[in-house]
Amino acid sequence: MAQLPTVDDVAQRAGVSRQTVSNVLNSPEIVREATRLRVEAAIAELGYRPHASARRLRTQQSSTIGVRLNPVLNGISGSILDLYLHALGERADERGMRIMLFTAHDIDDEIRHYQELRDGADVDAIVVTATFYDDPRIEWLAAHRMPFVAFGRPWGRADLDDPDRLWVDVDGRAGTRKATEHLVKRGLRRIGFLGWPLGSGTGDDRRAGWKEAMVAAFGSGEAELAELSMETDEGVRPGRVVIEELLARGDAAAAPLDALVCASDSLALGAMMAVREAGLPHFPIFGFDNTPTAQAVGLSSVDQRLGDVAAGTFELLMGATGRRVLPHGSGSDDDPRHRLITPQLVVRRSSHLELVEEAGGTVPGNHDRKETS
Amino acid sequence: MAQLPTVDDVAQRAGVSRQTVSNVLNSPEIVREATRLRVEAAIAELGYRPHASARRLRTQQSSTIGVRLNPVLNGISGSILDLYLHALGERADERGMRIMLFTAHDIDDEIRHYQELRDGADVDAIVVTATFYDDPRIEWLAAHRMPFVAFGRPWGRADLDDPDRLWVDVDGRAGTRKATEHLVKRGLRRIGFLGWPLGSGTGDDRRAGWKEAMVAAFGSGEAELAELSMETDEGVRPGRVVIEELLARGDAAAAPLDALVCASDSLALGAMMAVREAGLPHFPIFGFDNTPTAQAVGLSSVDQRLGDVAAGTFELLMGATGRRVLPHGSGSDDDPRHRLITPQLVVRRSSHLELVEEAGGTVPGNHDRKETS
DNA sequence: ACCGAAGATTTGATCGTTCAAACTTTCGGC
DNA sequence: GCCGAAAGTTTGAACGATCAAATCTTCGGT
Repeated sequence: MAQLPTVDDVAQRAGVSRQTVSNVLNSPEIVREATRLRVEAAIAELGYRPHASARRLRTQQSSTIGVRLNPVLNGISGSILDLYLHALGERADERGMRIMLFTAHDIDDEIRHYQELRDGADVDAIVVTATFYDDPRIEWLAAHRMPFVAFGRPWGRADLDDPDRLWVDVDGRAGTRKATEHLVKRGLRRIGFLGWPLGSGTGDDRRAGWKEAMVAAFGSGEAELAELSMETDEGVRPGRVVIEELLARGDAAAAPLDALVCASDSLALGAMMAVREAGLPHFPIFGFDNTPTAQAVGLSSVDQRLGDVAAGTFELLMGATGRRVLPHGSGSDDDPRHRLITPQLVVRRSSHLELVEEAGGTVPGNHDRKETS
Repeated sequence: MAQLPTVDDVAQRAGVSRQTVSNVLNSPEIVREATRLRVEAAIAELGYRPHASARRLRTQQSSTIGVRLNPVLNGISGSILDLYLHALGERADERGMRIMLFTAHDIDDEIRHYQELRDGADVDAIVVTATFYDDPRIEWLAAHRMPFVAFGRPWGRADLDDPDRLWVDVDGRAGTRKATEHLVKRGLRRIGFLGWPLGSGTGDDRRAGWKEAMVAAFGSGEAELAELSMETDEGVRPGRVVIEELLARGDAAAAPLDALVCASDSLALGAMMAVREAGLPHFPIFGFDNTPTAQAVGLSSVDQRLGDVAAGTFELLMGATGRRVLPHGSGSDDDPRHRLITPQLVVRRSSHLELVEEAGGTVPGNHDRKETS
C-alpha cells in the first residue's frame, strides 16, 4: 500500500512550509491568496488528507462522540434509536465529527465504557439515550466533567435547569395532545388512552397530553377520564390483550370507545390487531414514535422528528455552528441548556377515515400525510 | 479537568523507563515478573490508560472498523442491521477494536466516505452490508487494497472464491428448507412460498430452499411448485395484498394452501394480517429474519444468528484470535475466505399448532422455542 | 529613503506512544 | 571467577500534525 502523503509532501510540492499547509487547512484567511491557491492545488494533486490520529494527538481533541447502541429491548420502539443515530450521523458529518459506537450489557458496563473512552481520549463527548429516573450515568458524567447530552429529560429530578445537565427531548405531551385534537376534529367523542403504568416520566407525560385535550374539548371529568384510560406494560401483546378484553366485555359495563390514542406504536399495533380481528377494521388508532413498523402497517403515529433532536444534540454540544465540543459546564446564560422538540402527526389509514376505503384495495403507494405543526 | 496520566508518569512512579511501561502493556512476557508487578501497581494507582490517538499515530493502526448505518429502508427488516451492529460491537470489544459509524445518502456517497476514512487513517477496515449484484463498493475496496468484509455473498459473480473478497453470509436456502421441513413434519401438505421477484440473489436462494424441501418430501413437480409460489415486492402491504387476493379468489381456480413460508418477516406480517382478517387465525406462516417485530407479534421466523455472523466477520478480518486487522489479500489457503452461517428456526404461535389455543387467552410470557440445528 | 506595524511565512518544540538499537544485568558452563 | 549468550531495561528517534514564537515581507506615513 503506497504511503499516504503528509503535510511535508504537500509543502514540498507547493514550495512552502509545513505550517503554511496547516494554515491553509485550518485558518485559510491568514494565508495570502496566491499561496493558498498553490497549496490547494498541491493538496488536490496528491490527494492529501490530514492524518486523523496525528491531528487528534496534537490538538487533544478526538472530534468524536460516543453513543451506546442499546440492545433492542422491546420489539418495535427499539428502532427509533436507529433513526436517531442516523440523524446524528448526518449532523456529525456536517461538523467534521465522527461517531463511535459501543455496546454494553447494563448500566455499570456502560459507565465502564465511558471511563475507557474518556481515559483513552477516544471521544470528546457522550450522547446518553434512554435516560431514566435518577440515572447514574448522568451523575457519573457530570461528576467527571465529561461533556455530554442526554436524549431524554432528567425525569423526576428538580434539576431540569441545572446548567451542567444538557438534554434534548421530545414534547410527548404536545404529541398526544395533537393526536387527540385531531380525532376530536374528526368528530369523535369517546377517545381512549392506552399507556404504561404510572411512574415513568415519559409515559405520564404522554398521558397528560391526552388528558389536556379531552378536558379542553369536552370538559371531561376525572371519572370519565379514568374510564377511558387504560394501563399495561409496553409491548404488542399487552396492548392486544387489553383491547381484546375490553371488546370481550362487550356492551356490558364499559361504554364503547370511538378511538384510541396509545403511548407507543407497540401498544397501538397490539390494539390494531385486536380491533381488526374483532371485525372493526376502521377503528381509529394513534401510535407514538412513528416507527418503521407503523409506517409498514399504515398506523397513524406521532413522529418524534429525530432529525431535529439530533440537530439539537449538536447545538448543545458544540454551539450553533461550532466545530469543537464545548467544555462541560460552559454555555452562556442566554442559550438554554436544553431543547424540547415538538413532534408532528403522521396521519395514515388507521385514523384517516376518508382513506379507509382504500385499505383493502389496490396499493396507492405511500399515502402518509404530515400535518404541519 | 485534571491532565490524564501518561506513560512517563507511570514510569516515574514505578521507577522504570517509558518503554518498560509500554512493554508491560504490549508484551508483558518479556518483562521480569517483579518489574511487571511494580508497573502494574503504578498503572492501577494512577488509573492510567494509553492515549488512543497517540498509539494509533505511532502504530499506524486505528484499531477501528467503519460501518455504514443504512437509512431504514423497508419498515421491518431494517432492524436486522441493528442486531448485527450490536453483535459486531460485542466482538469488537473483545478484540480491542472500536466501531466508527457513518451515514451516506447513496452508494457513491458511501464510497466517498470510504476514501475519507482511508485517507485520514480513521479505520483499518470496512464492513460492507446490504451487498448487491456487481457492487461497486466491493470493487473500490479491492482496487484500493483496503481490508474489508462483506455481509452478503457477491451474488451473480463468479468470484465467490476470489481470495480478495472476504464475505460472511447466512445460508438462506438452509433456512427456508428447515422451515418447510418443519411444516412438513407437522403434517401439512400444500406449503406455499411468498417471495420476491426473480433476480435477487438472496431471494432466489431462499426460494430454492423451499423448493428443495418440497421436492424431497413430496416429489413436487414444476407445475405444482409454480402454483404454490408467489412473487411480490418487499413490504408488509405487498405481502398482504397478494394473500388477500388469493383468499378472495376463493375456492375457484387456485387450490387452497395449508401453510406459507415467506422470504421476509415483512411479507409474512402482511400475510398474517390478511389471513387473520379473513378469519383464519391459526394459518401457519413462517417469516425470515426473526426481526423484533416478528417476536412482538408472535410470528415464527428464521433467525440469522447475527452473533455468529459478527464473529465470522472478525475472524475473517483479524484471524481466529488476532488483535490486528490482516492486510488485504493475506490469509492462508487452509483458511477459507468466507463464512456461511446456518440459520436457526424460531417457532412461535404463528406456526406452532399446539400453542395456538393460548393465543387469545392469557399472556404466557414469551414462549419462543429455538429448534436445535 | 527610512521606520514601524501589520501581514505572511517559517522554525523549533510538542502531543503520547512505540520502534530500533544500545546498553546493562543475569546466569549457565568451564 | 571469567566469558558469552540470553534476558531485561533504557535511550533516542519517529509517527504526522499543530502551537508558539521567531523571522521575513509588505506597505503606508513622514
